[in-house]
Order: sequence, then structure tokens, then C-alpha cells
Amino acid sequence: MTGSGTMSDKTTLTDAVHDLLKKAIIEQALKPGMRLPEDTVGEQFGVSRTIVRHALVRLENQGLIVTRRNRGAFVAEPTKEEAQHVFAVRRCLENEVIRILCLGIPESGYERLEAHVRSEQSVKGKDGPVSIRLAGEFHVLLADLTGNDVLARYVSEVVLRCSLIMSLYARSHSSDCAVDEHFQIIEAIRNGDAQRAIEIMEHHLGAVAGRAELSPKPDSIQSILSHYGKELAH
Amino acid sequence: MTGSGTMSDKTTLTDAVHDLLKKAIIEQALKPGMRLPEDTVGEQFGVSRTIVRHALVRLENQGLIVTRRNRGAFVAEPTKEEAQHVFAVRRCLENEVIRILCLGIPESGYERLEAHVRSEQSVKGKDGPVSIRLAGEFHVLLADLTGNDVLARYVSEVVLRCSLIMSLYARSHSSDCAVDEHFQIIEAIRNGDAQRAIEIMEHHLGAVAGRAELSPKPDSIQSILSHYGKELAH
DNA sequence: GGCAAGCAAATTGTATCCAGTTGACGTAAA
DNA sequence: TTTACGTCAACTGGATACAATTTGCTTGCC
Repeated sequence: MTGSGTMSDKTTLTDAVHDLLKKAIIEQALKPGMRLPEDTVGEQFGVSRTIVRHALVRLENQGLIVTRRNRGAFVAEPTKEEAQHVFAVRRCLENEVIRILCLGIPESGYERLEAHVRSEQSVKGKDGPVSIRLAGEFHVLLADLTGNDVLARYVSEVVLRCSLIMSLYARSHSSDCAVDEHFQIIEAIRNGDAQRAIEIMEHHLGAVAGRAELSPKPDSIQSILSHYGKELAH
Repeated sequence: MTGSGTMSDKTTLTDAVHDLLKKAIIEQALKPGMRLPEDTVGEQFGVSRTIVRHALVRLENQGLIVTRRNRGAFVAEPTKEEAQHVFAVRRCLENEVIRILCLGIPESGYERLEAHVRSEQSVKGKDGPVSIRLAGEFHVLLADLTGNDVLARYVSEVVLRCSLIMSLYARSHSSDCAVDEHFQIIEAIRNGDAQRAIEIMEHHLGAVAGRAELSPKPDSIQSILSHYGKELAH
């Protein structure tokens, strides 16, 4: 994460719990569909339900969990349809990022990018969850470099959701977001060739999405059971 | 009072308060910079601080308010820089919407769009706030028609923020989002000419943004006062 | 007269408490 | 054996109560 320093003095408890849960979800410690009772979570972190609830509200807004009335919170299980929606938005946003970066990039940009990719390489194939998280953070870093906070925030959200999606549907986790392609993206930006940079990014995201088995058909309970429903309807 | 409207049966109280505050902000009943003490708001709506807090968290996530630690919540006052960021993201997202719609649009789509624009016309020049809200909702409706919920949600957010921005910086409210242009957009989509549709949308959003006086320089308190600070520093 | 320290009011941050709802288990009847 | 019903435990939705922090004002000193 960007600011992994001491967070206890400036941020509120809610923020801390929120970050922890987010990380746990991304790193698949909390698997999709898993229940998140407020009591249990609060007990685990040593805070009261109030805090947990606030954190859950935020996570829901980010699409990482879903809540059902009087039932509580569950780690989101995006349908394949929803997953495609997220990927579509991500492509759109990240293309914009590339477009902006090709127009100009802060001095320290390349340094930070390359440093990040190197750190990705260092854990490549070793720690799955951390690898996934770092891969995502590369894209967030790109978005940050645009200087557009709004854009960066949305990119961050969709990248996170993509991580969740990949944990559900990806065939192989270890090689997510091939590091080579990250280098290629940096290079394309350095050359200022927006057209080519976007092509690479599209290919890159396509590869990531392709690693997930997102058949065009949705797989929601409703749509699955809709085929069987007729038998009962008679 | 809880009473204004039948909201209490399906949606949760938090949702109701959230919607009410959102509407109040968009319609400029709550002006940028205005404080939103939890007690006061809760008292006004007849709910406790707990509910208000949840609503505020959501509003903050949507960028409509900002909160400062131990200070409370304030209606957001986007700087001109931030405003440009929002507009940039909006352009990006809405172009994607157009692109998708040009590939295909639900049967009832044109009907709903035209009905909406007609309702826009009916209040044109009469009720400022409502007019602004309807104008925004046209764009949200467009996004909804893509069938991509994630995209629709983000569009909804940036449109809302744009409404807030316009209330801060727009020279003239009444003619926001010229209705004619909305018709043109519908027509372009009907023709399936994505290129031209995007052009129109770009022009349309450009016109909206142009109506706001967004000078390229940021206008944060710091940057403004930095010019005056010298006199005191001597 | 201006500045700093200190006190008091207001407001948020957090915890605890009560009530309403949901799902599950167990029991009884067909 | 299966189905229907009734009870119950667990949990969330919401409200209230307490603690910590900030702010504005007052007071005293330079």
C-alpha cells in the first residue's frame, strides 16, 4: 500500500479496520461469499460493532462486499456478468490514464514505476496474494501519476474489484499481470506513443480478463434457477 | 420529521437520509461549505446520529461532502482543479457510454430518453434546481441503458459532482445542459454513428464545463492566501 | 495593546444497550 | 417418512450514553 506507515495516530479506527478488511479480501484471506458478522469482526480487531459497521458501509460502497437487509455483510461474489462490467470500466479508465500520461508525466514518475515493477519481480512466483496485490498497485500507481485524484480513485476501486474477480475466476494466480507487460507499458509511455501504449494496455488487460473464465452467460442464482423454475410453476 | 414521503417500508433509514441530503445538496438547499453537524441533521430528520453518520460516510465516498477529523462534515467545495478532474473523468466515462449505446440499445430506450427530455423541456427556465437535476438524470439514464451497472454508478457519481460544481462556478444555471443537445445525442445514437455521437457529447460536456469559470489555476485557500501572506511575514 | 495559557462549550469518536427480524432447529401431526 | 408449525438463538437496525478532541473565549501576563 502507498502509506504503510504508522496509521494509528492520524487515521481513525474505522479507517484501520476498513484497510485491514480490504487487504484481507484482496489477499483472499476472506473468500468470496464468506459472512462477516459485525460482532465477530469487531471482537477479532478489538473494536466495537459501531466501527465495524462503518467500515462495512465503505466496503459496500466500493463493491467489495454486499449486504442484505437484516442478514449482514458478505464478501462479494461478482457474477461473470458483473465481472465483465467491471473490466469494461477498467479498460475505459486505464486507457484514459495512459492517454494522460503520454502527454506528460512527473519527473519522479519513471523512477517510481520502475522501482515498483522491480519489487514485483522480486516476489514473482513466490507469494501469490502479495503478488496479486502488487500487480494491482502498479495500475493504481499509474493512475496516481496522472495527478487526477478522481480518476486515481476510480481506478483504484476497479482494480481492487478485479483482484477479487480474479480470485474467483482466474485459472492461475501466480502469473497475473505479467511483469514484462508492465515494463512494456512504461516503455510505451516513455516514447509518448499513446496509440501504441493503449494497445499494450488493452492487450494487457485483455490478457488478465482472459485468464478469468468469463463466459458470456451470467451465472447468478436467478439465471441458473430460471431454467428449473418452470417445473415448479406448472 | 420522518414523515415526508413513504420511504420507511422498503429502504433503510440510512438510505432515506442519504437520498434526502444528496438531493438537498444537488438542489443547492445545502450550499458548498456549509456544515453538517450530525446532531442537527439527525434532529431535523428525526433519526439518531448513527443513521446520519452512515449517510455521511456514503456521501463522502461520493465526493459530495468532506469530513475533517473531529471537525465534522461539510458540503464539498471542489477547487477548480478538482472540478477539472471530475469533468475529465466524466468525459471519459460518458464517451464509453455512447460507444456502448451505439452498438445497441434496449427496445424501450428511445422511448424513455425522449420522454425524459420532454419532461426537461416542460420545466425549462422555470425551476432552476429541478432543471439542473433533470439535466443530470438524462445522462444517468443514458448510462443505465448500457446495462453496465458499474459504469452507470460511476457516471451517476460524476454527474452529481458536476451538478455541485456547476452550482459553485456556473455563470448561468437556467440553461444548463441545453435540451436541444440532448435531442441531438439521442439522434446520433439512433443513427449508430459512434464517431459523431461522441463528438456531440464532447461538445455538450465541453459547453457545460465552459459555462463554469474553471481557470487552470487552482484556487485553494493556501494558494490564494500565499499572495497576501508576505505582507504579514515581513 | 497584543499574545499566550487555560478553561468551557460543542461536536465527533467509540462503546454499550434495546428491539425487531431472520433463519434454523426441533417437535408434532398427517 | 415427510411436512408443517412453533419456538429460539443469532444477528442486524437503531438509539442512547460516555470519552476524547477541537474550538472559541476568557483571563492574566508581558
